[in-house]
Amino acid sequence: MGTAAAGDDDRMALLRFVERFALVLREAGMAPMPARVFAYALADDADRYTAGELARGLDVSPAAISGAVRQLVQFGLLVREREPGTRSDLYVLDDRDLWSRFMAAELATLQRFEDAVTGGVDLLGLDRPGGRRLAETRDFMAFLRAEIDGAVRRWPAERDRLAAGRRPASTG
Amino acid sequence: MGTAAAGDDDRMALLRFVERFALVLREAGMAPMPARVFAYALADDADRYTAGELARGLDVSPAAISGAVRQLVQFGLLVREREPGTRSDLYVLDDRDLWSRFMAAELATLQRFEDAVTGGVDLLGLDRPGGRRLAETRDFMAFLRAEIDGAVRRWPAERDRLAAGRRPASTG
DNA sequence: AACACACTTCACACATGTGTGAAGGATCTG
DNA sequence: CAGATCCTTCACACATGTGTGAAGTGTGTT
Repeated sequence: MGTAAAGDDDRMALLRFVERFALVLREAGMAPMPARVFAYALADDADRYTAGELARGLDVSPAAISGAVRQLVQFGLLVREREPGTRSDLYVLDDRDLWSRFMAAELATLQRFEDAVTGGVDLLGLDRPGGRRLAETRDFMAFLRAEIDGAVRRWPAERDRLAAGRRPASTG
Repeated sequence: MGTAAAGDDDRMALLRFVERFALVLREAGMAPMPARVFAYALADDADRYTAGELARGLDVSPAAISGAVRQLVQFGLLVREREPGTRSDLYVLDDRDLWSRFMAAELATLQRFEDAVTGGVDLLGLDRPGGRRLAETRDFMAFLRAEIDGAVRRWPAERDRLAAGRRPASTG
């Protein structure tokens, strides 16, 4: 019986973490249910889930899962797969370059930011204080976007470097 | 009369831009009214505003301004000042290193992100797939945070370089 | 061909958050 | 000291968005 109780504790601890993680994702603009599903898929051990597994794992209604996975698939964080001879879609979180793809979406947001500000610069011109402030804002956004883009491109190499540093014996 | 009509057109165009800009800021997590006030203070020509000027300029109630400026002051995007012998606070958008300060707050969010994920790594350990995914996530967040931090530090110099490039005659 | 199952869609109850209008407090003016 | 003005606070009406339960659709099973 001790084993079962420990398993329940583990699961509760996992769900608490999922809520904590999801809260941060929500602050970053993600909707509540997609945030939960994503956090759960990332933290639990499986690498592919049916909609039903997600619903039971998070203890929410299948209807809530439906909308959440659609948004996550559209966002590119989850991929829908279909095993022949089964009637359930499988949702897989392909962790290969997951965060690079995530950041690509963030960079698009930054681009929209930049576009909006550029419209303001065109409207006001550089002769007025407001226009000059907006121009500096636009320049900063462009600079930041280029820097983040570069960092995201460098990440795969950096990740491999970190992994090599942590497994110094596996060089051959 | 043509002048007055053109002024109205300009003001309407400005307010349209403010709404567009505010929408992007809201997508980035800012509340609607603070987003509008900030966008307006940035884009309009004055560099300091009373609460009443903001209310009239945006055509919203003074009550709405009150909450918005408090949040912006707390956030560090607006500074409250008091001219002696007047009964109105002045809100000034000190544009000196405005975006560096803005990004400092964003970096704090990223730090919370990292902390939440680190908690998950401690919970799950590196022997389970979920734990390993979370560990890579944590490493990415740390990497990205360091990169953005570096970029923000480089920005003042980059800004001056851009300004110098646009005014090549004003070298001495 | 009928059934069973898994997921999706839809309408609704619910919670959350937002801006307005009215009342209250503080500060300068006469 | 009375009056006026400006801002703030509070309660409310409103809109927005969220997750559940029930009905509907498609697919594999018997």
